[in-house]
Amino acid sequence: MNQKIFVSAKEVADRAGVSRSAVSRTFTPGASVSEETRRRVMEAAEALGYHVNHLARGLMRNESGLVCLIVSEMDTPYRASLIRAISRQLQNVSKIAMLINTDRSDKSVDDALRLAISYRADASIILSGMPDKSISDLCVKSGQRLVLINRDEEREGALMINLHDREAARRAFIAFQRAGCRRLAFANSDVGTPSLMAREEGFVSAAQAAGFEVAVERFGSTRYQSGVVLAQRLLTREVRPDAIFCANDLLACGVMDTARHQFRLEIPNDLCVVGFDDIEQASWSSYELTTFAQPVDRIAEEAVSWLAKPLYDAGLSCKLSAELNWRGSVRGG
Amino acid sequence: MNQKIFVSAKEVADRAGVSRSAVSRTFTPGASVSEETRRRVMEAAEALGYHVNHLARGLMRNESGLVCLIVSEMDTPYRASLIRAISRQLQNVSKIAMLINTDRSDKSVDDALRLAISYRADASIILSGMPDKSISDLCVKSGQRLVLINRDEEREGALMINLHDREAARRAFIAFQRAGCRRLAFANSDVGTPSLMAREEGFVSAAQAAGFEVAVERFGSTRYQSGVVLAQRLLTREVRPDAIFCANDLLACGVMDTARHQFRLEIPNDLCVVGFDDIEQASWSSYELTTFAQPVDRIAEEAVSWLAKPLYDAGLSCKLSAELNWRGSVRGG
DNA sequence: GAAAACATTGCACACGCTTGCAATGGCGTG
DNA sequence: CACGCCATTGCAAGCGTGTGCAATGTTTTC
Repeated sequence: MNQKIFVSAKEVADRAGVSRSAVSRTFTPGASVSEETRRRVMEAAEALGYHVNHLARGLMRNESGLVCLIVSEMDTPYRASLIRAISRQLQNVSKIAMLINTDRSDKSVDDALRLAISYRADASIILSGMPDKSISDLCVKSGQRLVLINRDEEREGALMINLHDREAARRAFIAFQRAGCRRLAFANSDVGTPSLMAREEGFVSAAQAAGFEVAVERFGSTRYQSGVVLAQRLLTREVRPDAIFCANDLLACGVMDTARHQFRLEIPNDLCVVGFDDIEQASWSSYELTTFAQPVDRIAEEAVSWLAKPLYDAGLSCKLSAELNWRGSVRGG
Repeated sequence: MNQKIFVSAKEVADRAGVSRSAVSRTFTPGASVSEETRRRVMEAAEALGYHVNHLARGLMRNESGLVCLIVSEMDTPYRASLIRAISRQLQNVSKIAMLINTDRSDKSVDDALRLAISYRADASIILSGMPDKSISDLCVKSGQRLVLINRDEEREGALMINLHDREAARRAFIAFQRAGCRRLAFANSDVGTPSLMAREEGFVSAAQAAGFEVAVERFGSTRYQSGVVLAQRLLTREVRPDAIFCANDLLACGVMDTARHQFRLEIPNDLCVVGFDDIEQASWSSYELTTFAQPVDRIAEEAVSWLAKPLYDAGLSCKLSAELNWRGSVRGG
């Protein structure tokens, strides 16, 4: 398309009066170059504005330095902070994040993965959706790393990072119990992601084990507006809940706002709420939401450090726990 | 590092019984291939899991398809939604976003731009900070496109997308005036980004032109916590403001929460608030924030479509206006 | 002082792709 | 049948690197 004219190693070599190899070696850590040549090369490079062509280098080294981040709804607070954490970690190890937007369809995840292959990405990190087995197998077979975050379903050779969702959900129940809540509810989206379902099941089963019923409602996406609808449904039930565990914080915000402004309930007096993710808004004084913190930095660290390690025989599974952040949305913290 | 073994065009060619060129042409739109060969090539490619190597293609075509997004604090709602909009638009034209995190330092922006050059990115889009002139000149001279969003300072050959900040600020003043507010204030961060300063100056000068003084306070970043501090400072002044225009929505959220919960003020009765950006939280019922909407989709469209156009002689300047979204935080909408 | 070890350097090939060029063969026209 | 046109195809050069190998010059060792 538009002519690009970048300066190449040859030009630098000519100007510095050395061979092209010398230039290449100057920019290759650990290669053998005399102090004198290096100086002259650097000088010429500086003057000409030379930068090693990472495309060509990637071609030779068979290592592009690119890592593909596959994610939907990336403007959501939790996703955004995870993306940030990961891309930072990647930069620390001199890799760089390629961002691919998907919609919820698994087809679009497949396409994203194909793109990752085309760019010979060193790895792909999947935050949303689930690729077809055939295509993810191709990735692994080709030597591309695969990381699945909160994706539960298994993929051979991939690193799976998950949280102890059920365990957290059980603790949510305990929190409600200590607060003296008796009419429990769970607010979920209806997208049915494994981790969301695990939270639901964990909560319900913990409650049932203690002899409590749970009013479960599922609707829409995991965004604020769905929380509004969920609150309307739950709070107009014959037995009005006095405790709602929300599948994530955005839902919780919608639930809290609706409970307060539409149903005139006081939190935590009339209603206790617990969320999941610990997005920034959870700490805002309008919410003071008690919630489980996703260890985003830890997740990012775990993912990126695995990329540097030599590949073990098979895929790894990494289970992290979510810490409960006590705030004002539950009585008696 | 780890051996990657991707299948190459040669292997596909061998299997299909054609030349390497035929394979290449099959995957090059508009190239001359017979229906029969194309079929055979596609069949072989499918069977082997072949994907064109974009690194090599980029090397030949001198067009990588990569576009570098340079941004700090990308977990912030406005930034996140802008990144999403841009990366989507890019995908529409078969380009792909590389994400680079910077801190506030201009040095880190320089490094990011160097990286963009190394990867022979087709373009760089800068959302935060400002690169050194020498390095941005190198980009332009090398034929790499440069887009500056809300960056005011000029760079030759770059596309600059800005909002009519002063104009918007003037309208904020008018809104307050119509609401009968008399003690005006402006809450700003102290990072001093041109667009933020333009909002401040526009507001102050519009007010002064009508005979009003404005209490200006600057502190910290553009995040919620700074809004908290700003509210504390402004609302403890001898003349307590009855209207605060905030440089962005996050500040506004902090201001509103603090006004309500710490100072027991009612919004909009005791205090009117206007923000900027129209992040999702602005529409949440805890805030109902009247705010200027950044036309993120429009910005993304403008930026990406410019990348497709042939390069005109010089840099372009694109000024968009921010629409005022009336909600409940100002009396008498 | 001779031999051996070592550091440095250039050559040339490889990486996987695109594309200009020429060769091939099929086809319609006169 | 001769001719020219056209679609298709393969050859080979080139994109900007990294790196093994051999050659060169320098230092160390005995």
